[in-house]
Amino acid sequence: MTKAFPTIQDVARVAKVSTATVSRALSFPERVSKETRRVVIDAIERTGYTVNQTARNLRRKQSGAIVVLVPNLGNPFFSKILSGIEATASREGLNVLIADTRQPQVSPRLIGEYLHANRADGLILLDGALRPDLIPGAPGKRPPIVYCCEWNEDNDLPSVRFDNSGGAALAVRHLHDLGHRRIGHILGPADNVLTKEREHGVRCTLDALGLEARRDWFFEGDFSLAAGARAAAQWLALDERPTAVAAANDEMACGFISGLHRAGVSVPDDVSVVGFDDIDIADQFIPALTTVRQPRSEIGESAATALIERIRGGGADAAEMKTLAAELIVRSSTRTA
Amino acid sequence: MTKAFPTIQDVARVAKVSTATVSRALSFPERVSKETRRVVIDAIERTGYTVNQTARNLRRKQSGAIVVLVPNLGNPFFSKILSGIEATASREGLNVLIADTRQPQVSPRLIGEYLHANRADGLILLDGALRPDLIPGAPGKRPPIVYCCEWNEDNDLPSVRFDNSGGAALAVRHLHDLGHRRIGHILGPADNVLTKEREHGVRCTLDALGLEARRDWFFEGDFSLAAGARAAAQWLALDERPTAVAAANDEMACGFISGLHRAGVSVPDDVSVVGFDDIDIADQFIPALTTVRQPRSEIGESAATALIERIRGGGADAAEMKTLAAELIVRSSTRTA
DNA sequence: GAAATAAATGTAATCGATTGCATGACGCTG
DNA sequence: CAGCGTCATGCAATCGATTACATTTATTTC
Repeated sequence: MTKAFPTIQDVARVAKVSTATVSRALSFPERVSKETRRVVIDAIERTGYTVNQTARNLRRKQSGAIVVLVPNLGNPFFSKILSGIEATASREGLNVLIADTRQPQVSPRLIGEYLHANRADGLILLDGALRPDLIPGAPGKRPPIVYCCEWNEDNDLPSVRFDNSGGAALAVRHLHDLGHRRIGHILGPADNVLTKEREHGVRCTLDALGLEARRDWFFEGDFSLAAGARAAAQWLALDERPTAVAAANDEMACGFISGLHRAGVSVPDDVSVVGFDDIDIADQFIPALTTVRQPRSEIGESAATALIERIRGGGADAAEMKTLAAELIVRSSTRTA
Repeated sequence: MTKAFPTIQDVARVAKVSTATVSRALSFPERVSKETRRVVIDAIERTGYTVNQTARNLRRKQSGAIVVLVPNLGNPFFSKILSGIEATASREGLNVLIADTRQPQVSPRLIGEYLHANRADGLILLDGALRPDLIPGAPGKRPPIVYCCEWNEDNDLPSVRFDNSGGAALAVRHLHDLGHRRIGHILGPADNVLTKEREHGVRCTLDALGLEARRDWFFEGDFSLAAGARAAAQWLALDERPTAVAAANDEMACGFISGLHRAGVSVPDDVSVVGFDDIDIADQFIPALTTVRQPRSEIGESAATALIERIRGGGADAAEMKTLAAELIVRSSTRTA
């Protein structure tokens, strides 16, 4: 019944101009006369025309989309970041394609395909374990890439990140200010850059404050609630216990508090706990969690902006790094020693 | 230095065949001779060729992508669903484009553009407030659309949903089984279909059990933690209080428990609370939340599968509805009256 | 008022893959 | 061995927009 979608030819016919003029009226309005512009716009409305992005992209040798590779889409930590990326990208007229890198079918080959210039104009990596510099293909023609939150120490691709060690320092200093002298730490997954940075921040600060970094007060974890609960079990088993614990993220802090609670240990009366991230629930957890806030939506925006700059600006893949400050949010999970 | 990406022409030249043959070797391997196939594959490897999706899509009049419209990307509830959609779509070789419908720049017009057949092959709506049937354009040529989780009562587009009223019934029956006879409910946002379904399930079950549905025991909410806290304040102000409350989602349940906790009221000792959704934190909340679990990853997969069927199967936009069962997870926020 | 310059528009090639149609090679049948 | 069907392959049109270049028209300058 209804015809296929109207094309630029249809608009040209209705407006009685050439397709070139229609195209220009859309892409460079100042290049056509006022009168023509009016006629064309009118014709577009009459026909209900919308540009065929595929054709445009083919001709312009671009894709109008950026790809975001996320290590685990199911993790709420990433959704806020994604939201920031999406907001910025769509404001700039770019589509956002997402792919979960932990899906088995996402091989290096597939990532290589995403890198194909006509598939995506740029790439944001939320997964520091990914090494695009190792992907074969024409490296000279690789579209811009920006790491966001995580990064990889083995290459110098641009990245936007939080001040993780600074945030960890804030947490430790806060505990110190409250009078705590025996401070522990729950670590993230071993191979993660964030884990390293946060641990580094904790250790340096302990050192700077002249406090001991005891081996058995550094609990292994993996950013999960369950890891926090395991850390609680370990804490309970200690002879000499730290009076305060800084967790490398909020989930583990919550799991830790939960685990202690079940054993009849109260936070903050018996132990102070500070988290990291300021996830939604932190505010409503019992007790409300003192934590290090990272502006997640902002970092997404920032990464998208950096990527778009590189896309529009052309070459200049100079390594560059932007660090966003973290902020300590004091709530009820910490108190004076 | 490095040339632009190799095209099908380059492969053809290296393999000493025509581009048509290369194309066929890729799309219909059985249509070329074994020998040619070998030569072509060899040439593809030597040149490092990958197909230009843009060109392919232009010719094939498809986009190779589906669009997911999410009401609020920052909401972790959606990320698991998205994850399921993404997994299925990428298994089928489709890209996933996301857009946040609550972003101001996402107008009906933009949604119309997504509907353009060459932009996306299909659409998954996580936002029931959206009415694609109202979008002008060629309705006959509209790509397939599937609602996921939410839906709109004013049209009969296919949808995949949870059994919300059934889940609510489970919650209420559970409370009844524990001996509770005074049962309240915290509602979601007023205009939401899920709110209605869940409330409906609660009311019907109360009715079936011969319990009273008291007006002042139905607290208004909006799915947020803060709304739960507000409900707590209202609960505290009541003369006659319900001994158990079913919340329309977990966030509100947590906010409610938190709010009560601050006022010195204990869950489950003083009130039993059951949530809805089984978000990650539910398990580690204090007390661990009894809730109605919805298989979120599954529903995403299911919606993606339904959409892909419609895309591949062609027309047949027959209204169809798939309902996934919910499951009650009993933890520690409920106990005998 | 003629020449030079600028502005507006049209013509047609192009982006890279797909595919309808044509062709040639081969084998089979009567 | 003429006639026909099958299979593999090539030629060239096509998808819909963009844009270099050409052409026409309007404006400025001396």
